Amino acid sequence: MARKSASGRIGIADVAVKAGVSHATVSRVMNGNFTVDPDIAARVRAAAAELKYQPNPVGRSLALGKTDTIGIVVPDLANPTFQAILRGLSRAAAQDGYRVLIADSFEVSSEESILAGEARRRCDGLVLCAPRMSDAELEEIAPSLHPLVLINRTTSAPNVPGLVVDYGQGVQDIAGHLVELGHTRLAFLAGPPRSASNEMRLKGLETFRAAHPEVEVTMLEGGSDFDTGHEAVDAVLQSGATGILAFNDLVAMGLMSGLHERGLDIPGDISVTGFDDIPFARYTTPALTTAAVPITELGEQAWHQLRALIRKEENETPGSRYQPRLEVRASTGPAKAPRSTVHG
Amino acid sequence: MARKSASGRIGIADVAVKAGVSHATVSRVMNGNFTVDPDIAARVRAAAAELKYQPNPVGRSLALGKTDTIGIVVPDLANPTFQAILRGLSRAAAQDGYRVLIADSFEVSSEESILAGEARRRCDGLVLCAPRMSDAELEEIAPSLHPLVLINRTTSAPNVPGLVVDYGQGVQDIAGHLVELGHTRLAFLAGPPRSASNEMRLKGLETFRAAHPEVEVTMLEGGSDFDTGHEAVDAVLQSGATGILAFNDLVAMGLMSGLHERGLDIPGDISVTGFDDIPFARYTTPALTTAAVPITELGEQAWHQLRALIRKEENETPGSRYQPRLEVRASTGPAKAPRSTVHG
DNA sequence: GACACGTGAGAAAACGCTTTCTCATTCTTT
DNA sequence: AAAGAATGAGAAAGCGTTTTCTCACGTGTC
Repeated sequence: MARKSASGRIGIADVAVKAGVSHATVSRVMNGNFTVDPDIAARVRAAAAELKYQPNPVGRSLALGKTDTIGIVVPDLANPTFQAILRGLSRAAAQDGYRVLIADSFEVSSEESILAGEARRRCDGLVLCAPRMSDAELEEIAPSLHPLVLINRTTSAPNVPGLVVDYGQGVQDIAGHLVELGHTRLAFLAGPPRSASNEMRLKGLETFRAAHPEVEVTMLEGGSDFDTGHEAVDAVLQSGATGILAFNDLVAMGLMSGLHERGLDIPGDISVTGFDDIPFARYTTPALTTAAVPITELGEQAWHQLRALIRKEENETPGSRYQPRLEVRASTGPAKAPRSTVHG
Repeated sequence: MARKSASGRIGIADVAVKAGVSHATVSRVMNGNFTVDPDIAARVRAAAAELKYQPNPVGRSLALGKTDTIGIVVPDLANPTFQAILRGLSRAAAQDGYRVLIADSFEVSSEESILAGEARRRCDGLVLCAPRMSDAELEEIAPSLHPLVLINRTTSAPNVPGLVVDYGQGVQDIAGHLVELGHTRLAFLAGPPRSASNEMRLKGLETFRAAHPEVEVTMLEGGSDFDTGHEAVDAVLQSGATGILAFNDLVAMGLMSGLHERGLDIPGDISVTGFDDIPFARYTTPALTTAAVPITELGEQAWHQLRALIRKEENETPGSRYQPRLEVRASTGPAKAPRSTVHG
């Protein structure tokens, strides 16, 4: 009879009893070890099937020293970028039989390293998206998190590949596109101050400024979401710029929404660009000119790098750099005759 | 000296040696058991801190019979609805110290029950979003998945709460709104054929039809994403309807995009409605009239229900029903003089 | 027909932790 | 001052697997 073990769940012991063999033999059969007599193996399999036995993964994990699970730490699960990374990661990992444990830090970066540590201990490896964590802290915790893959960051700790999007090049491409359209007054609606990707954008803009001294580039404070863009309308108009580089698509959409409310025409009066090319970018009105980042692929690659690390293929952990692709849509157009600043 | 255990990681044994006590005592201290002499406890804590000891969660899980992790099965991580559920679930669970393991079934419903079983075995409970799974299959696997919470479904298996959005009422509200605006010819752009939530919508429309025999309601085949909506333009126009109920916001956005391309004015020529009120719905042009579903809250409630089950508070597992709230925006307007069908 | 050898399965250890059981010590109590 | 109660820590038994170790049995060889 299906004798339940104490826990109430069917365990390897129950199968062993039913098949009249030892635990060890059941384990061997379940793991495809061929040093078992075919007759006995069949008996074991029959018993397992009849009892609907399913090995307990926790026991397995303890014995094998691996969990077949990886973790991902994201600062905000509501952000389409991290959703896309998660999606790519999850899909790729699933193909190799791995699952994904998520840890949302909700932007509280003080908790990030603790969270990362906890997640890591439950998993075989970790993907870390922590754009606001200081370099020092990152470098300090990185070794204890190995195998570890970084998104949009790098660190000097050894064997920690970083998958980074070349945001610097991306903003230069966008700025160049606006200049080609005749814009000479641009404004950058910046992202969160400490964000690593924001700093890359700023560096890119510096390079751009150096190459185009004739173009005026105003820096405006911002953030990373809809509301940020929406609230920035006044600042944008006051800047007198005719070409606006928003930190990302979300901000751009918020900004466009605000500009529409003011009765302005895009791109007639003002051109707006985003960054990321989230799925909705092509469906805004007007469709948003942006820099497309192969973000789902990034998640996929994160898994491949992590897998190499888990398998101890330590030969190469190069990290990689992704080039955004300029996606020209309807939100950018020729500059009108230069507008003057709203006041002064 | 920090004697490494065989595995290379610092274990309870290392701390025990360093503090000159037994494993048991270290465990007691780490778990806040107060039957330990304060001096010894301090010594243990010091040793643990110096060694940076962190208990291995797998060992802990095995001993305690719980993982402090819950699983969620979703059919498609790219769908904003499931992203929102995941977000609400993750946040609520995190507040109680639980983590979330995700299992994306990628719409292959044949794998869903296996996936669910695997996820469940690694976790203390499961949230299942499986809109296309047959009732029979669901009922069969439900007991083995307990503690289990269902999203947008119910089952007759005992103690399986289902959190369901009243899509039927929602479409009736939307249809009613369109009729008030003077529309007499409506079309429903349906969702995936076997989807549970689609069926709820269809039922709601039946009720509506019965109450409004004067209104013509055309049923059109569809799906659940952008492209579905975009591709449905011809069918929609051929139907001659002036008020379109799209399966959800995504479909509505795709449809609006397609209608714009045809040069039609929304809502001047045709009114379009969505469902769900995803974050982007208010930023489309025109802003989308839709039925708002408190979907993040649904994820949150899923955790609360699951938590009650995990804690064996089996007193009540009621499930709950959520009423969508009609959100009238700019994509719906008064019906023009009845249009005739494009052909015939 | 004995001896080495290979094969296959059980016993037991290991994984890292929690917790019960047990016992030595100290504190009460009369 | 002696007996009983209370306290605190170590030994050991789990939790459910995998895997090494060990040994019995059957086969092949000379």
